[in-house]
Amino acid sequence: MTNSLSITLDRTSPVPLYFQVAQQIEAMIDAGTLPAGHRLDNEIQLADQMGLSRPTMRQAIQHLVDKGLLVRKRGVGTQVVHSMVKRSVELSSLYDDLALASKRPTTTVLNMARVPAEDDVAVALRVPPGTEVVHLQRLRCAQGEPLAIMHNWLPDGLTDLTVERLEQRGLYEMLRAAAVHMRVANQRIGARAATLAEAKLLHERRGAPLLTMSRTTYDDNGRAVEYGSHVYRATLYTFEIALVER
Amino acid sequence: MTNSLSITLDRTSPVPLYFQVAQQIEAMIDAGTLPAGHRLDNEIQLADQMGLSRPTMRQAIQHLVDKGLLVRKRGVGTQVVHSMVKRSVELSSLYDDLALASKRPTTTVLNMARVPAEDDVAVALRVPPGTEVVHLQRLRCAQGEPLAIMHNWLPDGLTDLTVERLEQRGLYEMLRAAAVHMRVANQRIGARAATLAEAKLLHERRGAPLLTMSRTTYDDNGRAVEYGSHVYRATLYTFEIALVER
DNA sequence: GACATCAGAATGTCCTGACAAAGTCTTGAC
DNA sequence: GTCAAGACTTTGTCAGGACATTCTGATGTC
Repeated sequence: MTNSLSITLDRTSPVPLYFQVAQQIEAMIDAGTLPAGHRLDNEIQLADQMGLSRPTMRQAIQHLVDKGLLVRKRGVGTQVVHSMVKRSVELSSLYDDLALASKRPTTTVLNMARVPAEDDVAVALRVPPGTEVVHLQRLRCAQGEPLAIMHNWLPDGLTDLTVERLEQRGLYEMLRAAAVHMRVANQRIGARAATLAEAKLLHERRGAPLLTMSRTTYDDNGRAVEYGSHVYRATLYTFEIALVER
Repeated sequence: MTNSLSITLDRTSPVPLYFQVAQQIEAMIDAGTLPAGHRLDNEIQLADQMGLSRPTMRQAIQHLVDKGLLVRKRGVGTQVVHSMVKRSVELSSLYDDLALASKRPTTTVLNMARVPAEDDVAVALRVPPGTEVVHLQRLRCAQGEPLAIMHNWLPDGLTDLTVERLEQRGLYEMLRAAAVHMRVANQRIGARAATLAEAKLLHERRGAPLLTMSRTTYDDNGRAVEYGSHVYRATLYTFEIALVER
């Protein structure tokens, strides 16, 4: 039961020790080496086994608790969560998600232009109405089938967008490459019926149910760096969210 | 700029010190005493001001960073997040959410029975197919308008459900009162068209877009304690989610 | 046999101390 | 005037220790 974890630490690495530990434990959970319900040794023993202090070991465990992979109970111990919880929705883009799931995502840029901000966009980006912003409209496909229509608005001058790179990399990767540090986002998920134009693009019938998601993303200065308003084919896409009570 | 926070600590209280600090800072942010963008003193000064150690002060700040209220940058400092981010989706029920928003929620129990678990329910609750489980069907209204049809399945013997209390309190409050410690949940949000029966109950037309949410909730032993499959009127309900990059 | 009490085990909280890394700003050289 | 190097500030990481709180299980009593 109290399996001594085989974890190797590299103290010369710039990667924090607690993170090295967390990553390797996560890998073992994914691989099934640590099955659901498995009880870990107590923090002090674990720390001793790896030659770490208890706070560092705690930090590693806490990281995985926050991720929803482990559960701690005072007086009892730490257990691997008994569920195949999907990774929680993270600050990632649809492109990243699809690429990870190896769904062969492709993107077509339908529109890219500088436009004056409409009221809703201006509110979301916290700029005066009418300010010039960059507007993007893209069609995202997975495995050849159209999946989503994506509208994005960005403050002007944030980064140089090119059609080629957008189609090859996705918006979020471009922003990250431009040293934009996205920190918090506010998502709203809803549903509505497809308009005729949307239906044509998505190979659906008019009135077909679509999943809608609008999101405003802020960087670490609190500046809004992106506002997106997307629709997804409900038959092909769902959002998965893991919730952890702390 | 570097405003000395007026925070009172009660060291005799069972409430952890870091939590007392976090709560009071949060209250000041909500009240506007700490406006968006305000820079806090550095951790060491704050800790000194309150007579705390730096780790405790850090824990308080970290708590608020996780909640998306503060942002830290190494070499720079800690700032109040510059956005009116809604509180993130938490392990709460629709009833709680509505009650909080004072939307006068009402519930009608349409069905309550012990039934053998169908395959999908059995998988979600991790019981053998055919096991007796409690099934609930409820209609949730807000301000007199029908809002959602909710199907729930619970393992048998978890708690004594009564129609009256379900209609007055909501399922989650009953579970909490029965000492069920809900810890993690797995949500899936999608959309589909309303069936005829659903349309009638919800005062919508057949084929109208509905928001769907299915959720499995686990307690701190990893046992599945509830599986729910709900549909919401897309015109009346959306999910709000706040994401914080750590 | 059922229930209360107590010891043990594990995490939760809090402390002090130290060094590393990253960002900002000033200083200085060219 | 511009750019780079270095000082300074601030958070990030890590160590080791102490006591509190909570849960489990065993012990003992009625």
